[in-house]
Amino acid sequence: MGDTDLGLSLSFPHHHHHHLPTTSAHAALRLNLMMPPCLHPSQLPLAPSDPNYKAQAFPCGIDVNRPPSVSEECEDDAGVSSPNSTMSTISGKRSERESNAEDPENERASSRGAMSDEDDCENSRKKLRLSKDQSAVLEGSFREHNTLNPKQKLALAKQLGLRPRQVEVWFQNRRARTKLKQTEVDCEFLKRCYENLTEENRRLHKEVQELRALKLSPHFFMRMSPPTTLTMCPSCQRDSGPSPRIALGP
DNA sequence: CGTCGCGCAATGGTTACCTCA
DNA sequence: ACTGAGGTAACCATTGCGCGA
Repeated sequence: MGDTDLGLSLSFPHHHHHHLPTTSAHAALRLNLMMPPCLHPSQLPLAPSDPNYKAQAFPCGIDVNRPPSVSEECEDDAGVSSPNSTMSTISGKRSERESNAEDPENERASSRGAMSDEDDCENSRKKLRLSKDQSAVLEGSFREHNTLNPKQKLALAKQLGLRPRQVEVWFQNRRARTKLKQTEVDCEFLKRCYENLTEENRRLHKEVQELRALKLSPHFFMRMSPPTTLTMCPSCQRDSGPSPRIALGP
């Protein structure tokens, strides 16, 4: 069950780190593990652990210029407790609708007021836009820990006037966004790696050609100075030891 | 004033783990 | 000790609403 992600996380193996305390440190660790030794930090994209990361990742934030509300108040979240669960045994899983009636901020004189609540409940899900404040609080909480235990969920829900399920969904979606962003970062990183390697490959080929040409010259071996370029790894600047053999001759 | 595209809240399905009979 | 059922909590892909362009 180890959530080690030792490989490049691009692959995003579908290991579910269940019941693991996932933290932002976890994300940072993940990024660190990915980094090959020879890349300069300045080349690296912004890490999720970077304070600026989120701002960068979600520049627009959640745009709510008006207080959201939800007019539907069908069945209450009888369960506060189990968002996801149980429904597998009950028909239609969680068909419960999240009503925000208890949230004063969410009592918008609904623009969609034309429809009756009954209609709402029956066949359409209503969507609310979280207010800026709500988003900010959730964001702050997410920054501290990107998963919630039931207690925290309840507390946050109460604080924000949302349903626990809504808080949970927000965190789920937020994690998905983070992951997507991380994938983009990983892609960018790999792209750069590829470019660097391509460039290095090109350079080495050129060098091989030059050496071949030199070899053909009569006094090559006598005049040859130490082939520093062959003993140093160009990218990481360390001795490459017995370098991979480059066949100079036929 | 439509409509189109995008962001994101919400849904449904799946899986892993835990508890208990 | 083993096993199967039920519950819980995480993940994912997808849906569809809200809203700005």
